[in-house]
Amino acid sequence: MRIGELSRQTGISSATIRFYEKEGLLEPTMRHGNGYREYDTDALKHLMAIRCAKELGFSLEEIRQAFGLKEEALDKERIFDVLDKRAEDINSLIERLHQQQSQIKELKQALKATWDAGQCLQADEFKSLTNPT
Amino acid sequence: MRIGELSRQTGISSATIRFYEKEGLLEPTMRHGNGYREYDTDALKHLMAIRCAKELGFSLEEIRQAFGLKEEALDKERIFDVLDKRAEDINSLIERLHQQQSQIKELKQALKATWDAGQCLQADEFKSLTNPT
DNA sequence: TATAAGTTTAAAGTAAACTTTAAGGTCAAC
DNA sequence: GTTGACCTTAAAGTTTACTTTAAACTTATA
Repeated sequence: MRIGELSRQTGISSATIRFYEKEGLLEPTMRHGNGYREYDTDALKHLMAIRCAKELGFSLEEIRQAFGLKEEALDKERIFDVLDKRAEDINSLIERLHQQQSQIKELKQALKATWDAGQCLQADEFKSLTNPT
Repeated sequence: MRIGELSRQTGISSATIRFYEKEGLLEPTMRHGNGYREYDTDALKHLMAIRCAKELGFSLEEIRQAFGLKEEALDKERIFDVLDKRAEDINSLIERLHQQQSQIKELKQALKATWDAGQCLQADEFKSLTNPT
């Protein structure tokens, strides 16, 4: 598919997709003779993963490091390093996401307790139960 | 405590705390005669709740609406909805990341087999490696 | 053939969330 | 009484992440 179709299917503007490419986050599968970008379904999934991570508050820099593109020499020794580093990055990302899940769960419980007690929610009650100081 | 102490205890700069105040996110408990801001432990907890929400990817505008100072409806249902959606998004990203981990593992094994057979790594094999779906 | 819809690039513009700068006032200690 | 660490404000500057603009090229349809 071309950039317009990819834009339609993801809800991300063509300009933004080109911007992501400039920032090293994703590349078209190929270029047509006329210079048009061509994308396959892998690129579509990749772009959706980027959007997902972005919605969760990750910066483009963090996303680029976790699953962006990189020009690397086709060097046997370095390829395993790249793979291992990617696996490591994904692990720390997963760990951070699990922490966020716990935080959300705790926030919900704190909220529910307040609600059930028929009280007015105070902002400081949000964190006081999850992070005693 | 004054702004410097609050800054030290939260790791948020005095300039940022003043910025948050200007944006309607938090206010000092009182002002001294000399104009200095004075904060109590409630303000400290409030600021930590703001930081917590920020780490979860909420914008200052969302935070201001949820527990800012300007009197807006503190809609608990809406906060629950937002938290639930975020938890869902995090789950789908975690799932995606686990798939990437499996793929990396498979690719490593496949590549090792290729190298053990004394073959050369082809460019497209590397591309699928650096561009996981 | 020309009109429209889609694509290309580089570059300028925008909004959010700070961060820094400038010019000064406060206050305990030496 | 001056040094230095603290505080004040307004305003300008910075970074991130786009968004818009401008000028031009491609291709299908009328």
